[in-house]
Amino acid sequence: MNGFREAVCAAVATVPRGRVATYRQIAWMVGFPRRPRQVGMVLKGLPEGTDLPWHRIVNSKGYVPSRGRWWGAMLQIERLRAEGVEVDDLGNLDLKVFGWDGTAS
DNA sequence: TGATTGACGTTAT
DNA sequence: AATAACGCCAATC
Repeated sequence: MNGFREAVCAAVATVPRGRVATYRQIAWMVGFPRRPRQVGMVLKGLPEGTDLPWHRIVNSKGYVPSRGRWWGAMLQIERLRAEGVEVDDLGNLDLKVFGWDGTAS
């Protein structure tokens, strides 16, 4: 069965509200530091009714990838804002502030 | 069935 | 310092 998706699911669920994590961070958590792309692929295939805060996952640049689906990115940005994360219309946020290390509260 | 792309990251130039 | 190319594994065409 698929464990990778489950692992990513658990890792994303570990991210607290008002905080964002990078793909590399998630990949490292699940034990696959060499598969940041697959993490994105899993999130891409997530259902709309998912309970996972996939919108908290951003790239190392601290910005929402969205790769063309700006509309979806906008929704994601709105969601992050609703959680207290300060994001601009470009999807850029301050990883230095909202970036979750997994060790600090 | 094989080849290409992909919510990215890292290393080299 | 910034830009370019490469690498990883899986899913999709």
